[in-house]
Order: sequence, then C-alpha cells, then structure tokens
Amino acid sequence: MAYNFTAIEKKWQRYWLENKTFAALDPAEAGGMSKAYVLDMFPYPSGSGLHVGHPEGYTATDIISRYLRMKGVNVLHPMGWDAFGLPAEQYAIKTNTHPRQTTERNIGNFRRQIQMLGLSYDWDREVDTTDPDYYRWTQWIFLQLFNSYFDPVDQKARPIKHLLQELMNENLVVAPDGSVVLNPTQEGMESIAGEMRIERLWRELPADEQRDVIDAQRLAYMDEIPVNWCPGLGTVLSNEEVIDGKSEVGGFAVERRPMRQWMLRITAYADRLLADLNLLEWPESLKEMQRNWIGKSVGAEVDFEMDGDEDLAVSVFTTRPDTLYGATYMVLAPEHPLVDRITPADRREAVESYRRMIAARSDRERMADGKQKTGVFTGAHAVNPVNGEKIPVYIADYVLMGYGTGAIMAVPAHDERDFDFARANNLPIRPVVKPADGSTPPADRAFVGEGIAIHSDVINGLPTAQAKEKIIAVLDGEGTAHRSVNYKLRDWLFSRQRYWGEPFPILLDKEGRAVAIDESELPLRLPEMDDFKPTGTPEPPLSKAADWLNVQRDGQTYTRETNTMPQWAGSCWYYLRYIDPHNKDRFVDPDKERYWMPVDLYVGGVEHAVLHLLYARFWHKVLFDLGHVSSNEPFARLVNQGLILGETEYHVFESASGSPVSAAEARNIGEENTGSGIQLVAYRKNGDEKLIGRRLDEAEVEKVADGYVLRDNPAIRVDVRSFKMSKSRGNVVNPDQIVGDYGADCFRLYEMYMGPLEAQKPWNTRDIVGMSRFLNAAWRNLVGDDEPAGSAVRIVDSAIPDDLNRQMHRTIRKVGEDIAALRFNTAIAELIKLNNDMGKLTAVPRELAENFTLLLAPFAPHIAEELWQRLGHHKSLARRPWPTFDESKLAESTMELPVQVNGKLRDRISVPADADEQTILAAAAKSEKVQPWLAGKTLRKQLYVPGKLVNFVV
RNA sequence: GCCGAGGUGGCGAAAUUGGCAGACGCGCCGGUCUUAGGAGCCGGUGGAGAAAUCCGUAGGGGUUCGAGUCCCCUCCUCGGCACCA
Repeated sequence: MAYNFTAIEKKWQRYWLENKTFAALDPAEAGGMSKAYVLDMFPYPSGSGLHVGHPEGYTATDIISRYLRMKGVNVLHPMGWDAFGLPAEQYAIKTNTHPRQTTERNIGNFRRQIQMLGLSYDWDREVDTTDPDYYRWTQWIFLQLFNSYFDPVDQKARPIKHLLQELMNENLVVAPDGSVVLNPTQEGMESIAGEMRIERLWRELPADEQRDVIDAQRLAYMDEIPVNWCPGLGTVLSNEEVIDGKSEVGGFAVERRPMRQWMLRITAYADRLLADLNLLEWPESLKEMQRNWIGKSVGAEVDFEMDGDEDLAVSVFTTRPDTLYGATYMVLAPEHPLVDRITPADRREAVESYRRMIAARSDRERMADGKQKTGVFTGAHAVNPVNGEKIPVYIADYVLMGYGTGAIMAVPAHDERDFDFARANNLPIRPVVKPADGSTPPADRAFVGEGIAIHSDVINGLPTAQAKEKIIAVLDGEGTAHRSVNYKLRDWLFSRQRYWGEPFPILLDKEGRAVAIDESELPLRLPEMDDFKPTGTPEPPLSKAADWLNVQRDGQTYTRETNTMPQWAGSCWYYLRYIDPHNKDRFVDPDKERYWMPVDLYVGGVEHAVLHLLYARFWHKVLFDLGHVSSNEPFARLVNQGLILGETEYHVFESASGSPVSAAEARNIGEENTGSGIQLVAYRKNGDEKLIGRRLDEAEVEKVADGYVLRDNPAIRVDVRSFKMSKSRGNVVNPDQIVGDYGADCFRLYEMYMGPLEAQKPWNTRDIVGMSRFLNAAWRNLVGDDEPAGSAVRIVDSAIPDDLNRQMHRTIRKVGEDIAALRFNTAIAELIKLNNDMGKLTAVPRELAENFTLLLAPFAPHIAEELWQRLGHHKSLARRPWPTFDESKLAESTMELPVQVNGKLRDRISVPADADEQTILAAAAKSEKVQPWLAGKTLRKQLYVPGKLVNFVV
C-alpha cells in the first residue's frame, strides 16, 4: 500500500510553521555557531502562479539549508516578494482592479504554493517590496544616492556635504561646462594658471548656478536625454529592459525621445563593477555577460581641427591610435551637434535629407541592413594632427552618438566597418600596420589584428602596443590627444511613468529643481487612486492625484515628483532587509549585517545577469562607500539553475500543399505566432517556400542511426526539440498538479534528479514515477506494508551486515560530498542504491534505518520526519546531527581488479586488499582468461596501478 | 561574425588525478503474485553475433601501456553579444 503523502506532508508543514523550526538565530543568540546565508532570487508574484522552474532553485537551496542546519550551522534562508512592477499593473488595468488587490492575491497564492513544497524558509522574515514599511527604506537608500557624489580621486561615493566643503575651501573649482575639477592652482600649476584660468571659484557663482553644479554631481540626478519611450506600456524603459528594439515586457515598440528623467550614476562605478567581478565565485559565463555589458575599452581621444575654422576641433575616440596615419576620412554620428556648424551651405540639402532618411528608420531596419553602410559627405574637411593631412568629414549612421565622442577617425585598412564604408564610397584605403609574421593580409578585407606600424613616421617599426603608447605621448605633448577610457554601460534610467512603484521622496520647486523630503517623512506612501491608468502621454498617473501632488513648505509651493521607481529598485537591497526585517530605526542593524553578509550562496536564473545583479552590486557598493554596510560585494557565490524546458516534441515539416518535407531540407527553423498559437516554422533550403511544423505523437516517429524519421516514411527526417515553457505554447507544467498526484517530496526528488542543477533539461512527467517508487519502497522497507498507525514494524535492534554497513558509510560520505558540491542527482542515486539494498533484508537494523532517514531528510523532508517519528523520536530531525562516516568501515578485505592485456580488458581477479604487487601480478598472469592472450607473446612490461588495475603489455 | 557552454544507450543522465564506459532512474523484454493491473516483487536490457569475440562516448588525426577525460583539426546544438570605433 502506498504511503499517504498528502496527510504526512500537511502534518509536517503545519508542525514546522507552528514550531518555527527554521528560524535563524540572531548573532547574539548564535554563540559559536558558524553562519550560512543561503538565498533564492525572490520571485515576482505573477498571476499565473508558480512555474516548475521556480522550485528547481528553491529545492536546491532548501537541501543545502537543511543539510547545513543538521551540521550545526546557523542558517539564514528567507523568502519574499518582488511585487512592484509592470505585469501586475497591466493585469490590474485589464481587469480594473487595484494593483494592491491583485498583488496581495498573487502573493497569497505564491506563498501557498511555496509552502506546499515544504521549503524550510524562516517565514518571520518574509519581505514584500510593496509594503510601505519596506519601501520606506528603498526611498531612504534613494536619498542616500541623491545626497552623494562620486569622488573620482578616491573612486568612491561621498556625502554631497563633502563636495560642498571642497568647493568652498577651493580645493575644487567649477569648469566652464559646469563640471567640478581640481583647482589647478592647487596642483603646482601657478605659472600657467594665470592665463589658463577659465575655471571659476564656488563663491563667484550665483546661487542658482551653485545648485545646478551640485545637482549635476549627485549619484541620483535629473537629466534631459533621449530615452526609450514605450507607448504600449506608457513608460520609459532602461537599456537593459529593451531587447532587439522592443520592450522585454510585452514586446511593444520602443522609440527614442528626449525626456527629463531621473538617472543613477552607475557609470561612475563601471571600473569597480568590472574589477570586482574577479573576487566573485560566479559562473564564468555570467561574469562575461557583465563584462560585455560594462564594455570597457581603453584608447585615446584625439582632436582633429576643422579645416578653415581654427577655433573648432572635433574630438574622436579610438582604441587604435597607432593607426592614425591610416585615417583617410572622418565620420560623425548624424545627430552630432557640430554637424550644422561644419556643413557649408551647398551641402545642407544633402545632409538634411540623409538625416531625415535615418530618423525614419527603426533600429530594427538599421540592424537588418548589416554591412550595407550609408552616409553622406558634409563638405567639410578635418586636419589629421599627425601629418596635417586634410581628410573629408562624413556623417553615417554606423557611428553612434551614444558611444565615445560620437565621432570617429576612419581607418579602412584596419577596421571592418570603415573598410565597408570606404569601398561603398570610393575612399582611399591606406595600410599602416603589417602582420608581425611577415605574411600579406588579404586585400578584400581589413586587417584588424595587431602587428608592426608602417608608413607612420614617428612610430614606424613599433609593435602595436608600443606604437599606441608613443603616439599618445607625442600628441599629448602637443595638446591634441589624451588617453581615454570608454564604457558601453550607460547611466541607469530610474524613472517610470507608472503607478505601481515606489514614489520618489522628492519635491520639485517652481524651477523644477529637486529637493529631498526629510527622512522623518518616510515612507512617502503611494496615494490611493481609483484611476491609476497611464495617461497615454509621458505625464505619469500620479499627476492625477490632486490632493497628494501639491505641498507647502516654508511658505513655498512644491509639487511632488510624479514618476515612480522601476521594478528593480526593491530587489537591489532585499537581501539586506531579510537580515533584520522588523527594524523600525534602520534599514538593517550594523551588527547583524556584519554577521550575515555576504550572502554565501545565491541561486537564481541567468536572466537577471545584467539587470538585478548589476544594479544590486551598484547599490551595495554605494552603501559600502557611505559606511552603511561592511561588505564590498553582496553575493560571494552565485549559481544559475538551468532552465526546465517543456516535454520533448516531435514535428514534421509540411509544405503549403500538406506534403511532408524532411527536416534535413529545412533552414532557419524558428517559432512564429501565427494567431492560432505558436508554431514551428522553417524555409526550404534553396528556396523561399515556407514550411509549417506539425506536432507528431511519439508513436509516429522512429529512431535511426543519427536522428528520428517518420515511422511510415523513413525518408522524412523529424525535428526533435524541447521548447521553453510558455502559456502560448501550452506546454507549462503546473506544480499544483504534480504535488497533488505524487506529493511534494516526490516532486522535489524528481526536480533534483533530472540532471545537474546548472544544466538546461527537458521536463518529462513519465519519469516522475521512478522517484515515487523510491519513496514507497523506502516506506515499505522501514514501516512495512500494512502497518498499524504510527509504527515501524520492520525495524530490529541488531547489527548491520558487513557489506551493507560498508555501503551505508559510503552513502554517508557520498551524499555529504555531493550536497556540498550541489550534485543532488548523484546523491539521490546513492540513496536509491542503499534503499534497494535495504529492501533485500527481511528486517532493517535500527542504526541503518535512522542514518538512511537522516540522509534522506534534506531531499524529502516530510516522509523523513514521519519515518523519524515512527522510529521513536519525539522532535523534528531538522537539527539532528548529520550522520558521520567511518573511514575504516569503508575498506574492503578483498578487492576486485581488472586485468588488461595491451589496454584491453580480459578478466577481473579478486585479491586480498593488502596483497603486494608481486602477488597481484602473479595472480593476474595465472588467470585463465588472460593466459591465451599472453601465450606465445613476449611480455614487454607489466603495470600495476595500486588499487586500480593490472595491465600486461606484450 | 565574436564570446561562452556542450555533444555519452530508445530517453534523463553517471564516470576523483588519464585506469573496469553507461552508476541511478525512465522505458522496454521475460517471469511471478493477482478476479484484474497503469500496483508490487524477481531477473534481463549499449550494438552485432549461436558463441568465441568484435565494435562502441559527434567526426578525423595525435600523445600514452591505457583516452569519454589530454593535444590539433572539422561538424553540430544551446546561451549571450552583435555596427561599441
């Protein structure tokens, strides 16, 4: 009879909640216990509920947490809700319910689903980013950003007060562009300072300008810049939220338009965010994604004077200053501000029409064009500072305004893009670098590698690295170039024109300048509104909250900032709040923070690589600089769980007429939403004919040598693959269903047994039964078939047979090692093996039964607790000592050794474990199966690898 | 195109330092109990072969007594980036 998992699981889930079994101890109570902070990426509680992908990571961290508790470690293992955000609000609008209601309902459903899996969270530490007691501190951290600036000398954030002081005591001065620079007179530059002095002292500035200067230095600042405006969502989006020119949420079109927005100065931290990746135990691929996103490139900015306008120079950014002599033209981004100034009257028409053409094209169309490079001559010429040569200036959309200086020197001989453009416009191509190995580079494309400088005057003969150094030094001396570093990373666009987010703790005066509200006024609550819909314009919904909007302070009228923070704000620091979730005075108590941080293990999906994980690291570093946290990085070790795909599907391609086409004949296989759901589509090789995939039943296909074919038409190859689970594809597996049918313990085991945690793997419901059989067999082994309630009839107080004792110790070792290394699949395999062996006994010795139960507990906690109780214990096993293994019990008295002849296996011999090499070789040579292979041959060598094998070479 | 990860039975996967390829689970085959089996139990299961034996870790080459594992080349799959100067 199968064990009653439903009753058992309910019973123990209630027990754990009522007894607060998994409460983490505060440092004061923990004594000498070591700590472990084991964290899951908290979910966005969507309306569709938990997905089978969520419990994969949650179960992994749960196993670790339960294991560590049994090892006597103080474990912090919390869960919460990232509950602000677009989907809840979109849903609220669609159904005309307040997002607060839908969010509460979704959280309730998520909590129920997560608790039904028996995960050992400390529920007293649950956080919800939409709770005013939580977002009060999100707003507080925003004020920290607002009241700080980045000190470029020390490379760290400091309070804005410090900046003010430095300006007032004239260590810093204000440059013409409003930026803050070191006072040259403080730098031993008095001699030239007199004539160069264009910077101004703080006290010389009018009050308004003083405020502008300070505001421009803040880590949270307002700026009017071109942003990603998404009319479909009625909000702007950050670069990270735009994928292929469309919104990541909903897939709506995004357009560039200038808007005044809150920005966070993450670029100031680019270097530290990049360098500190080396301190982290994270997957290499994920670190690489962050490196790519930060996109550091080291080079030089070089000034090119404009021919005929001595006052005007255009600065270009290049990573290859060693190729300056090969620059045969210059290109500005079409929207570059100097274009109007340099374009002579007779070229205006051509330039303007090109710009109009570019503006009408979407990013998509631009990208689709690939190597087709367009552009027009401006009519102006620039002077190359290395040789005085006059080169034509073009505008072309392959140069981006947003990167570097928005202008390049074009070296077609050594840059692919410049090469393509030069070819298309008949511009000269002049090689100035030759390969170091003396080979001749192909003439039909650019040679982009490093080499030796040629035709380059002062740097002739130098290898690339040295040539770069020297040319920068020479030009720097002439004042026409300087070393420069550029990043792809942009400042973080931090405003959203939506209702369901944290309000900014900011007031705007009549001139639109920002004033922070006092910390004592936090939290600044979202106003209750019946109409929270987007306005259809960039004006945020909060502007409709008339009572809330206007504020009187000191006789002045202010309006509140009506933008809200983006979804990522709350998740930037939630791991800190878990440490001290009910603190009314601080966002986290410093002693507790020091005890628990950094997070020892963080598990979540790779989709957060450049959003959450980069933003959170940035906030953490700011908090660190300001002395609010003790750690430089928040997440010491991070693991990405692999995606769980839907069940494997078989498709045959069919032409429009319905006749089958072999998958071998298909190209560009992809998915398309055809209105009747998502379909697999492809095109016929050597043609444009569109093919549609038709889903097949497993029985209709057959495996052949190197693939699958139609059973009744083996000439037709079949497409076999697993798809990402999605509602529109209809292949989503619901955890409620699985837990109902098989129980939570079985579900947990199956998810962990599918394969390595990090691997992407297809779901296969049919396989679950294996884990169900395992649990039922374990139950039968210990409890028996028709047990009286509460008993464990198959337990005896006798010694464990030798071979089983050895197996038990082996299992204790293997399971412990595997859990520590997150190899849950092989740990479970070992438990199954031990259980299979126990099944051969007529009764199970108590020690074996108890150890097995404890080893099983992290994986299948409900059945383990029940078995533990039936074994006569009255308290939960959650903090029982983890079994220990005895090295001496692992040793066998005899060992079986393979015997090879010329590396091929011929026999296995059994010898005493302590036999010496001579004895073993002699025994091996005598083996009947080995003899024929040695007969008549000369024995050239005999090898004995201790404990491993014997090999004869003949 | 560039970067990263990977390719092992019908399927999911194992395999410390190079040392018995396929642990464990699914499926499948045979047996058993049963009024019944989509339950349980026992046995088998990489391919070919009656067997001896041979062949087998994407393909090709190499190093080695010995290669899934190390080196070189090629192919394929997945993920990321993609005019970033």
